[in-house]
Amino acid sequence: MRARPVILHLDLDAFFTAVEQLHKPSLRGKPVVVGGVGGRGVVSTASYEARVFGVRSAMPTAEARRRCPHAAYLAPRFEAYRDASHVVMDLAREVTPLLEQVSIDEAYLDLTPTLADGGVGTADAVDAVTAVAEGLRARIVAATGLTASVGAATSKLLAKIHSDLAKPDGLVVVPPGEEAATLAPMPVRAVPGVGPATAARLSAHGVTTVGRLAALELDEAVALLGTAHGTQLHAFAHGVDDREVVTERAAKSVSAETTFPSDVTDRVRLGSVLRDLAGRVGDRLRADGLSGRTIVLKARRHDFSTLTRSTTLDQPTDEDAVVVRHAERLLGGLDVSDGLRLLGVGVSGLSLYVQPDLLDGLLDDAPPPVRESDDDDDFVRPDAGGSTAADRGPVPVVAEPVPPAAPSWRPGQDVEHAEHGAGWVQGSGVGRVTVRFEGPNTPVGRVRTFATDDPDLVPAAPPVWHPDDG
DNA sequence: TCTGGGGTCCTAGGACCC
DNA sequence: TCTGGGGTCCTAGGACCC
Repeated sequence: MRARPVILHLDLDAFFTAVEQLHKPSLRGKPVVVGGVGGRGVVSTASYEARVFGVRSAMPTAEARRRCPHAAYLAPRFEAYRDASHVVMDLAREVTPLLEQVSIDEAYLDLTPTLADGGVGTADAVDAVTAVAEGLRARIVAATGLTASVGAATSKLLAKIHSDLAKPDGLVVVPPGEEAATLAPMPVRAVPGVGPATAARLSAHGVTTVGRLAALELDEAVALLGTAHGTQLHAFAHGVDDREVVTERAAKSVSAETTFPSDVTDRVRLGSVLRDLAGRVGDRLRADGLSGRTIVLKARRHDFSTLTRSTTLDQPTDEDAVVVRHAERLLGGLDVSDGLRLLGVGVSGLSLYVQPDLLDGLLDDAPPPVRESDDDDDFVRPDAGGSTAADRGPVPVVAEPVPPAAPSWRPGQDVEHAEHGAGWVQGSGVGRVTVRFEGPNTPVGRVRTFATDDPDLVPAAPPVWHPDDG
C-alpha cells in the first residue's frame, strides 16, 4: 500500500522586502514597500511593519503612500531576489529532489518517499515531519537571513493553506485524518482558486465557509461555478486533493507588457513600444530555445477593459521581425482613438525548436538514440490531429531509411556541436532528444531539441520541430 | 483607492473535417 | 428536401495566482 502523502508548502515571508531589509540594514524594523513606484504602480510586497498601516499586495502604490507616507518605497530588483531564491531552493532540494517551485518564493516538497521508513500515519510521523521542516527553516535562516513559513499536510491544498496560517516564520503540521474538519470553519476565500468573483457568486447563494461549500451537492457546485471549477472546489471543500508534486513544467507562453504613465493614442509611439516588447519576447524565446506559433497582442483601454487579438502561423517562430509584423497588423485592427493604458505582446503555442540545417548536421555526426522509456507515448507529429496516442493509432512507419541500431544518446551524455558548443543530453524520447548546451557560442542553459531516428518507430513527417508536449 | 507584469487554466462559439 | 454528430483548432475573454 502506498504511504499516505506528506507534502510541505514552503513560502518565504514578505520575500521582496525581506531581501531589501537584509541588503540595507537601515531598512530593518521599518515599513518597506516594494512595487511600482510610478503613478500607476501597485504594491508587490509590503513588509510586516508596513502592513500594520493597512498596506497590502496589489494595492495601488498611491493608496499605500497615503496610508503609510513614511515607508521606504522601492522598485523591485529581481536579480537580487532570484539569487536569494536559488539559495533557498537548493537547500530545499537537499531535503528532497521531489520539489515543485511554483514561484520565486514558493515551493512544494513531497516527503513521502523520504519519510516512508518513519511510519507515516503514526503519532511519531508528526514529530518526524516537524523535525524535517524545522531543520529546513533553520538552515534557510542561517544561510540567507530570510524566514520561511511551512505548512505540512497530506495534500498540496492543506499544506498551502497552512503555510499561510503559519506566517510569519512559523510551521503548522496538519495531522492526517483531520483535513475536512480543519477546513470547515474557514472562509471560502482561504481556498486557492477562490478569488473575488467566485467568492461573490458563492456568497450570493449563502455559501461563505468551506463547510457550507462542502455541504452543496456536486451538481449544485457545478451549476454555480462550471464543470472544471465546480468539481475541483467541491473536492477541495471535502479536503480531497490528489494533485501530485511536479518537478518540471514546460513553459506555455512568453509575453511582455507595459503600462503607460498616461494613456497613449499616438500610433507611432505605440509602434515603437510594440517593437521593444517584441524584442524582449524574442530574446527570451531564443534564450530558452523556444519558438511559438501564436502571436498575441494585448491592449488595455482607458476604462481598464482588456482586448486581446491573436493570430496563428503555420510554422513556429522565435524571430523579432515576424512577431513584430503580425503584432503590428493586429494593432492596426484596433481603435486606439480613446487611448491605451497598456500594450502587450506574447507568443504561445510553444515548442522546442531546431533549425533544419542543425538537424541535418547533428544527425550526420551522432548516432541515433534508442527509445529510453515507455512512458513517452504522447509523441505528436506536426500535422497530426487528435490529442492522445489512442486517438490517432500507431504512428506510421516508413520502410526506409531505417538506420541500424546504434549506441544511444543517454541522459547525461556529453554532445558536441560546432555551432552550439558542448552540451549534454537532458532527456530523450520517441522522435526527439533534448540537449542542453553551454558553450562559447551558446548562452548558458540553451535547450535544443533534435529529431531522432528510432529503429522501431520512425515518424512519416519530417519532425523539424516538435509540438509542445508538456 | 483606481487598479503591474508575468503567467496558468477554463469556457464558449464558429470553422472545418469526416 | 432538410438535416447528423463528433472531434479538433482557433479566437476572445475572464478568473485566478504570485
